[in-house]
Amino acid sequence: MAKPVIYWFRQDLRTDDLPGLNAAAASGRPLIACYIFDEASPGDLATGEASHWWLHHSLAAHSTQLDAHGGRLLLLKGPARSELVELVRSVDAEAVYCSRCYEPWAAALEEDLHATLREAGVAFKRYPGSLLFEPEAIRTQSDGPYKVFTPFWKACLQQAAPAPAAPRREALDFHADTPEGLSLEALALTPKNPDWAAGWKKLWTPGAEGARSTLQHFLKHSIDNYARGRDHPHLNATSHLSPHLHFGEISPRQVWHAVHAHCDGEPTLREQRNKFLSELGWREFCYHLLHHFPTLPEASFKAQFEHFPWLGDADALRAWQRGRTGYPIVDAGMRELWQTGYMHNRVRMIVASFLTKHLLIHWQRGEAWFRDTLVDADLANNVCGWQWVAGSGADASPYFRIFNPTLQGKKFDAEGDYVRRWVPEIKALPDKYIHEPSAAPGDVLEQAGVRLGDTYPAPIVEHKAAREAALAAYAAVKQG
DNA sequence: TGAAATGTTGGGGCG
DNA sequence: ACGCCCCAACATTTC
Repeated sequence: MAKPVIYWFRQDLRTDDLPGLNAAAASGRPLIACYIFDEASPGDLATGEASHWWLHHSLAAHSTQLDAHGGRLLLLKGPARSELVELVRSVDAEAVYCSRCYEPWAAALEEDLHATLREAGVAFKRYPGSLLFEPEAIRTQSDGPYKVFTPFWKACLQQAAPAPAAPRREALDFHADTPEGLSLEALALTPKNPDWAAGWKKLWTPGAEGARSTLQHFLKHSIDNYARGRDHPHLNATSHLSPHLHFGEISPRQVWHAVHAHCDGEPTLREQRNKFLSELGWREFCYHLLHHFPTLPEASFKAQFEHFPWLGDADALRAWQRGRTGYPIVDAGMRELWQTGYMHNRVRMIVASFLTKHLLIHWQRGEAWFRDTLVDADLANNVCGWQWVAGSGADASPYFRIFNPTLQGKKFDAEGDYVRRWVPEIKALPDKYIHEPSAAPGDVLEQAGVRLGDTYPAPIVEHKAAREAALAAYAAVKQG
């Protein structure tokens, strides 16, 4: 009987447009499809429970999809290196195929497996599929990595357009003698006692089919006003593709081509299309940066920020995490995150600016919280985004750009719809004060049933003083 | 993919 | 009529 080959699913839980899977199928060998739930290898950079909830349902959907192809998904749990080596031995595999990952720990794991398996005479084959452009393909004229987004994305767009998504393979030949492995339940990815994610299945549909319908919904309803709408959180005009992209349920290449197919030939959609594709570009930029600068999760990209005088106020961090800062737009965002595993992008910038600049808390505390609570928790995007906001990153927001949370609320949530949804205890306040309860006259507060410091927190910091303290801290660092 | 401070201009009230 | 002041409104600079 022919030796099997293993396809090791990682952050690529789909069967369409998957070069590695196509290559494995083309080998002519019977296929064993496996997924290894590995909390050990990422070390301190592991994703949290919200992301695990998504993974559970994505794996369920993926299993179903593989069933439809006549196969099944072997589930394992443990350090990927030892689990994979043991699997190769036990089934006498000829080769292991996978899609490349870009987290520093994952890249190191690939190197290790390549060497370890070669010694055993087993090929370890790694394919692209999760990015539009491989990091090695985008270099500056002096052959270095780009550190500024605009020239980076320009260089990407000058490359040959990403190849059309590979057609779905109709037939996958699965190995008859696949080990039993673990049940999905045995991975214990979903919360119990309490099941805080009980309502999430109404919000999200993990899996390739959900990814496809999310994309179609976005193209049908939101892309025509994306450039402006994306900044107004109550409009929900963003794509909501981030978790689907993170888990590889849809490839950026599939998204790229679907967006072009929808928009090209309609001149009025050109600006919207380019704006959205540039957001895919930011994802590329973050992945490439993390590849070229693997210390990005631990260290500031700009060295002088290593000496920044961060504060460690545990009470302030707690108030931020739980949405009790007294700034409605910040609290609304943090509660949306806690309750749904997601936060609108505009609001992510506002809450991140607030943590790092108003509270002077290290961006890593915020990054860790997002990584634990977001269903789309993605190391590259998360670390890159936090360093960008903090001012310590590549092509970062300048240090003096400090969002005024009240003004941001008034500008992007003018009617207060977003705030009222997530901070219901102040919803009776008139629009004029919905982003600034502390400025409301006593009788207005009373009539709205708001008692500051009781039913809703008074601001934990005063904006003007916090802004000046942040500028002073940054000035001290700047002088080095 | 900011906000605040500072500078400039021009209309209108007023003595 | 004229100069003066005030202060929006807008532009520029600074953080």
